[in-house]
Amino acid sequence: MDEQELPRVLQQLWGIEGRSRPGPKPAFHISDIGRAAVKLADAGGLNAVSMSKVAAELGFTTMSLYRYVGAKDDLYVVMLEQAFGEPPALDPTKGWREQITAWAQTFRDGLRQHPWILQIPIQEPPLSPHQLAWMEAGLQAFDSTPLTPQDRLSAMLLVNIYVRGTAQLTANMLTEPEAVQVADRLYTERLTMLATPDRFPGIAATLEVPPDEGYAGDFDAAEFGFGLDTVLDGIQSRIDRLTS
Amino acid sequence: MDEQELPRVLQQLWGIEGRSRPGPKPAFHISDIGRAAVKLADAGGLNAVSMSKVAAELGFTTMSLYRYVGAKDDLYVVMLEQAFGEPPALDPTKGWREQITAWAQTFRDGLRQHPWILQIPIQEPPLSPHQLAWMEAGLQAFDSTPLTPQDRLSAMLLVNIYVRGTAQLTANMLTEPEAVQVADRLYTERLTMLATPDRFPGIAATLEVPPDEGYAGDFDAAEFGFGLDTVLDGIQSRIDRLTS
DNA sequence: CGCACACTGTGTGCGCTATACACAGACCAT
DNA sequence: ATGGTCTGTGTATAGCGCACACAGTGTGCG
Repeated sequence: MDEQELPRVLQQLWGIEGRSRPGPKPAFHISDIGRAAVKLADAGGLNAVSMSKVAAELGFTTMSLYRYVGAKDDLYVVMLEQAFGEPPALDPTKGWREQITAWAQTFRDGLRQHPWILQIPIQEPPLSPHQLAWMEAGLQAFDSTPLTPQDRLSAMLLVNIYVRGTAQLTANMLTEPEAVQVADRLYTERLTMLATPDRFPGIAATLEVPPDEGYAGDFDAAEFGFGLDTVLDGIQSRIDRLTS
Repeated sequence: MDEQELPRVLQQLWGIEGRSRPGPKPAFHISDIGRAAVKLADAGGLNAVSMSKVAAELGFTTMSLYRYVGAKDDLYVVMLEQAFGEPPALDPTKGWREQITAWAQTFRDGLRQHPWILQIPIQEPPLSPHQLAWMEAGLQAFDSTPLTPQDRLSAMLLVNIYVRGTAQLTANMLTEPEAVQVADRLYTERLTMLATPDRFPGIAATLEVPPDEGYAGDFDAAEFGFGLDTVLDGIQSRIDRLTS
């Protein structure tokens, strides 16, 4: 009930401003910090983001940031809020499957654009505006289904987890496709060397099938859709069990 | 082909020892470092693990560790190897579903015992012995299915991702169950406050159903199994499509 | 209207981190 | 025996998050 309980960062993100108070006006908004931090992270990964670098980007001193965020973790919250942006607008006339697929695709695109998101240690469940908006959008994809609210939550989380998980497999934070190819070939070579058929027959079988394309390492769009379909098939069968 | 290409840490983990050389004998093995680091991480989370603390735990100086691991990332590799241990022995006479469920359960137990695993930034695909053994065990669960090796890999990865993802939701690295309960109640309160039914009807619906049990926050065993079944249903339907 | 005080951004400094580098001693192949 | 190489150590550096004290700013209240 008590709104004061909300951490200050969340208050600011939700626009619950304490009205005019004595003292100098803040020189910028918390979202400016987020923008600068995201810019740095996009360019150089998450460890290119430090309080001093973000401050320098804004033209301020390091310590001034602490007037806006209580700690580094708060900065991460703001960065996530900034990076995610608004969720896609889903077409409620389409089927649930098409809607959640679009949602998942957009989510995936976001993670590819900001791979550092996956490096952020998750400390708390999401409470910021855009994060909740994404949750809401994902839940609404199931509006036309007979699933209970809890089932919808589980289904949405399942898709969420899938997207994050596959992105994590692919995100070596190597943005140049050449580097990815080299890393993949190197990995296949080493795996071939170590996973001998006698001790690791299953892995070896995976390796030997297409001798030249090999383990396609990079989890490309087709593979992503294929796995997603498997997940959605599972949700479908749960729906089927309800309607029968 | 060239075994020398393997990073030194992996060479040591695989027991590919360089034969006897001049100079003093190493005082300990790389696995001792792993053991000490895991002990620290279990006690105080991943940021309780630093080179100096691990060294102190072993009774050596900080810099001595760098004779064994090239950098901090190598330490993570050793820690993972140590923490995972041998995969469970699966009963090949059971069905694939039962086998992969047991695999997933053991994996989940491991993550609950070592929550810091989820905080380790994944830089490279797995190549260490235990990691490959876990992969192999997961693949072999599908031995009795008509799935292709690539499909088995996808299915195993899917289950792997699911376990990791759900563990991440639950792992606030709060080990005391009381703290988890408090955090959950606080989260539900805040969510109720912020996710108003007009703007977030889907989320609100999730919250209002069991007014006293609420969003059960903690992803308990039953919920885990329920979601896992959904994933397995998806795999099952892929199998069905092959056999029809 | 003016003053008090809360709030702003700044500067200094501490303890910690990873790790580069030089060095003294230990040991094995020769 | 001895040369060369590996061991663990000591010292040093650049960077990090953040605590704290401070000077100035501007608003609400008297």
